[in-house]
Amino acid sequence: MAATIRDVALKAGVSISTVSRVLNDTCPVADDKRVRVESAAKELGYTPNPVARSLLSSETGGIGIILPFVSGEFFSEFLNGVDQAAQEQDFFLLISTSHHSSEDLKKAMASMYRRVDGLLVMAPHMTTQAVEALAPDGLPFVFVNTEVVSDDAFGVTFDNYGGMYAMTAHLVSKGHRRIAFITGTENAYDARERLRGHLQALKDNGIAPLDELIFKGNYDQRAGFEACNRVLRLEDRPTAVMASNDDSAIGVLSALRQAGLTIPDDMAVTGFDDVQSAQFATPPLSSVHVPVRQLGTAAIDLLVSRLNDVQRAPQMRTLPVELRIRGSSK
Amino acid sequence: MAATIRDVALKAGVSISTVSRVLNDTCPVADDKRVRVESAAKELGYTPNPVARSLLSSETGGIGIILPFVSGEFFSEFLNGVDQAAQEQDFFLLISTSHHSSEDLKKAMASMYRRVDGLLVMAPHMTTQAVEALAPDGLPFVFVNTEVVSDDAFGVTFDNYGGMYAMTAHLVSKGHRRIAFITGTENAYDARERLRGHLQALKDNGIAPLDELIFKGNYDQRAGFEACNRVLRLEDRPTAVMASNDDSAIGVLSALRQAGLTIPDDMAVTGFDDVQSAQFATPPLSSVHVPVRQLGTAAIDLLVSRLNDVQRAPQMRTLPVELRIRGSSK
DNA sequence: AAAAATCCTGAAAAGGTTTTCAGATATTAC
DNA sequence: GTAATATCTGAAAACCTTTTCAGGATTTTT
Repeated sequence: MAATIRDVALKAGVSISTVSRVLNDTCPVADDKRVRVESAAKELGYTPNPVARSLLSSETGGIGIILPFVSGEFFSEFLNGVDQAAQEQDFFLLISTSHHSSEDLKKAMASMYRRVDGLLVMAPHMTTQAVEALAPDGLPFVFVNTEVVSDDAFGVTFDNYGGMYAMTAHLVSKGHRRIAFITGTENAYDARERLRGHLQALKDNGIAPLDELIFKGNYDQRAGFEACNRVLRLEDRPTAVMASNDDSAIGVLSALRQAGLTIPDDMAVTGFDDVQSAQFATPPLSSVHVPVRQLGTAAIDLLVSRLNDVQRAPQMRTLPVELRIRGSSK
Repeated sequence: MAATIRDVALKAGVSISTVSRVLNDTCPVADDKRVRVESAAKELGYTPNPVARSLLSSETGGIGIILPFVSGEFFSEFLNGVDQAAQEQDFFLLISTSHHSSEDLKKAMASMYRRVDGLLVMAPHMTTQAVEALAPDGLPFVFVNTEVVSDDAFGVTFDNYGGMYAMTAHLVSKGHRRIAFITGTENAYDARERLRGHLQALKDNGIAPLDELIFKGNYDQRAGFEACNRVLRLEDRPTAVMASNDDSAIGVLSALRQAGLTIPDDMAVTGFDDVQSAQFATPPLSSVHVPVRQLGTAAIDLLVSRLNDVQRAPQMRTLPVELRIRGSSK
């Protein structure tokens, strides 16, 4: 059995209060007792039981992360940022993924209740309000990449709309007029925003958006591949395909190459996210660079600052994105 | 403040013991009290405090996952499997990544002590014994993809050696004699095993391994790209490049294409892992399929069975891999 | 030298649950 | 009708800390 504070007290010949005081350095203690306690603790290999601690303080030192799913490079990179920031701030991380229905989400949040001090939630299929309604109360939130409807939410997101707007404008400036667009996951906030940016850019450039040029996707490579094959069956073939993320775009590249088309001459292609694969695609993929890792660190930092200061004013932060034009759309 | 068991007892007009008995269905309770307790609990929205529970039982319902780093599709997929299995078994997940030094690892394990019931450790740079030596005792382990030295370890791995052996044999059977090999992360268990499989297959086919054909990599795309450029500077150019994983192989494809070579005619290329990107590379990448998701579920299942049965005999499980030959090496 | 202040220390309560123990009530057996 | 059993219930201990409270010892002030 692991040593308890009582064992240390016994060995050092002092009361448990004194042990606690020495270990937490919370009150002055006579030097001789201090050293006796310290050596006793060391000899016994004593570590305070975090469970007992948090029963008393009702703080846990943990942060929960709730994600809709994890796939591809985007999430690895995001988790990287989250974990780094959490370690720096001395929080441990609980993680739970694959929440699509609000039932799932509710269950996940309930299972984290009192095991964490706060929650990082990515719920692209819901609004911040809807999520908060499901949560056990008193649990502070920070939202990532989630639609905000109230004005008192904490969150970090990035400029989905502006990024796709800029990329569309780029293609138009290269002379493209007939542009196919492959959407992301249906009903997802970021996917909607990206589509909205695209459509607005078309309009602002005097191009009428056409339904027949919008193709359903779901952010993965296979979906991009299949959607692109549908694009190629159009009578009047577009000169460019915009995918809603890099994974889809890689599927698009694959389909185009199989069809014997050259990129970007026969067809320009663009992605979104700028994961590492975009740079090493053939040809290198034009994409919208998203600071994914920073998205993770910023979210943790915001949550921690909220935990440390209950008065902290709500903040919605939108990280800027950046066009990275490469060979696939030159 | 959230309701406690005392509030429920008060409201139902019974003792807290009775409430506990009703909620855990642990002893017979008179029907009238039972319904009173149930409705009181419901009205107050009572949920037992898991902290208080685990202080008493010293069980947490949690599993810790310790990873060296997370990057690329491999880890997303692995986490997917882990999370799914954990949810099915009603465990929550603590995660901690980026542990390279044993100091890091020790700290991570210490911070999980008593917050989890068991640990899933992926430590390709260490042996199972070395990890166990750093751990607070009494914490059950399951190792993933880690070198085993003792015969009482629990773990799941996959056939790194055999996969690369088979892939090398495949290339030899296609007539390749001069094959460049790009290694994975230095000193990592899986990287060493893959190299070993490659070298053994060469020997078994009467080909002498050459040092000049082994190039240092680290599993990422850029490393593959750069290593491939070094390959291309060889006077006597190889006819094939084997990368230690798919990410590196994608970097290789990119470098070869930039150099104007056609694949597989000028140069065959192979990967390892068979992540989704392998299928959608151009040309589609020959790879060794690893059941990554299953790796995650198998590890959790093994750990849970160990937690449920202290007598459980140690088990090292090696999942089979499978050659997937595609256009890059035909 | 007495009073006041300072410093250190231990006992005990608190946090929320589960479980043991023993008591009370109701039921069965003779 | 009494004794023995079965059934249900509550009080209290236990899990391991931190923190409050009050007491004792020492030092400082007058």
